[in-house]
Amino acid sequence: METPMYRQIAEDLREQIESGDLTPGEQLRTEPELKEHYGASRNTVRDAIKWLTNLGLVETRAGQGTFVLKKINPYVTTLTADPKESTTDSVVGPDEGDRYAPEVMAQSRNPSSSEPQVEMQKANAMVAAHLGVPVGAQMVSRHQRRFIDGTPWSLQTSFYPRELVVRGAERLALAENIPEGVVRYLADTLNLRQVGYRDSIMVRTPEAKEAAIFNLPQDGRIDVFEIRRTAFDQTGTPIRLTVTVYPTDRNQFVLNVGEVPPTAD
Amino acid sequence: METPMYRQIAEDLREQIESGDLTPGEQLRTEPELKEHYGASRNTVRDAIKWLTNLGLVETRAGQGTFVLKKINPYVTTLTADPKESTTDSVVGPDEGDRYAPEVMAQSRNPSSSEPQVEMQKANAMVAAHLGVPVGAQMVSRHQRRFIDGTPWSLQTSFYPRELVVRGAERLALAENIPEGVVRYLADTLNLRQVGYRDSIMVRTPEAKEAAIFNLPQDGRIDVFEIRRTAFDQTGTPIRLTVTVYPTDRNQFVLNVGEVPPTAD
DNA sequence: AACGATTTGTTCGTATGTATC
DNA sequence: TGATACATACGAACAAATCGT
Repeated sequence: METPMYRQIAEDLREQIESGDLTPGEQLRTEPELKEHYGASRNTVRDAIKWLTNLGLVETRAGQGTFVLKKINPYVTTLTADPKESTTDSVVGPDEGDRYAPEVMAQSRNPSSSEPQVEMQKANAMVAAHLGVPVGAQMVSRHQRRFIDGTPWSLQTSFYPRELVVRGAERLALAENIPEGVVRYLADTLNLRQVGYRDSIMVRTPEAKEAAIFNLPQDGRIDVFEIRRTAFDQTGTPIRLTVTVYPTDRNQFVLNVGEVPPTAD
Repeated sequence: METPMYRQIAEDLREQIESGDLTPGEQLRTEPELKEHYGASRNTVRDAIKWLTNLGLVETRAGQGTFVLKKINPYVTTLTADPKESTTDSVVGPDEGDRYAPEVMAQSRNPSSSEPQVEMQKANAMVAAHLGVPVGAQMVSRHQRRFIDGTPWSLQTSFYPRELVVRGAERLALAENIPEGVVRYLADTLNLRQVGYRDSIMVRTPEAKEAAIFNLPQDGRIDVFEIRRTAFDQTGTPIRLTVTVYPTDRNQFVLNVGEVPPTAD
């Protein structure tokens, strides 16, 4: 047996999709029809459809049928600071605090975000490694969900050493927004200036909870970006770790290095 | 029927894996054994295993069994330029040309790369949009495969307007390496200085050919990063588009903005 | 090199459940 | 409510890959 039959059927359907013979959003023939057409059993047809599903080409809906997936218009997030927005004193990422809102609106989309959920936590190994604190150190975690046009877009959790609160940044520990942004707030209250940050970008399978929030299929078909931003003050000390999770199917990222002309679009 | 049986079986196995009861690399019980243990049919057991496979937790090997996946030690690529390496004249990404080799070796790994495959091509819509040239414009494409410790790591294709060759950068069109790096070469021959670049990062399902090169499963279980770098000269004109593809399961990316202390590790 | 035992992969048939219109 | 669609589950048989003898 050279190529299994379900792969041949999948390949045939794939070509119909990629050639544009089947257009995005269009419904495929039903399983009984395909079974008839290819002279295979229904289970074999289903195996072919499952294959296409894993490739991200089609989607099945119980009671309705199988449909060619539409490509999502991705939302673009810039990871590097806008030179015009940064001073020699501080460097602020464009997607930080409430500062992401202008970029969202610039793409003709409508941003919103949940109230921050603030907790006291002990640093786990990951947080400890990024912030250079011992495992178990007391941290303030601030968690927020962001939406674009009503659909869940990102989950963000920031970790700050609790020491910052003790030293006077008390609003960090309150479950309310800091409208001017945390970077500004820390500069004003503690003279802690964020002079740079390091982002680490990776991809992983979403946890069940994340999949539920983002309305992703539970089977791990769609992955998420995890971006960890470690921010540093003027002494080179890490002051913050922000972990943000974005579904890979509707997001992309941009970074600018050196002199770069503004985007045409 | 609340939760389907195959999901319950998958959940039970998942807990065994995440609790460390089943350790990475360890073999699961065989399908007949699981069938016996859970009192389900073999097909139902197989559905459970398929679910775990999609979640990236296990891997099946024909004739051998099902195994808990080991986490791969990811390879880290820096996307921003090292300030010490950049002059006011030109900005060079750390992963460009042969310059990626030092970073690879710094992680105690052994880099190698294939001879470049050079072609004359017409610009497709994607290339045209990034470089601001008309669709169908004549381009030089230079394609290369890179390996780390012998395993395929990235596929890179750069597009240059053929005009650059006409103006004197003849080595661009030759199927041989440019050891000093293309950025340097273009600066020397045409006084074209790369003063900045823009990277765009997205994730997609690999094409069949890419999956074969990277030894990824053909079923789209593992996605790839696609990073598009548009480089600009001192007049703000795009001079190059480089598209690099990396498997998401063994790569991560880092970018530094502002003043950032060197990594401890 | 050959063979058999074991393990997963493919394909069929069938029945019933659940979602949608 | 009925008809139609996909989802779940069982049983069975053979194919193909792997490993040890």
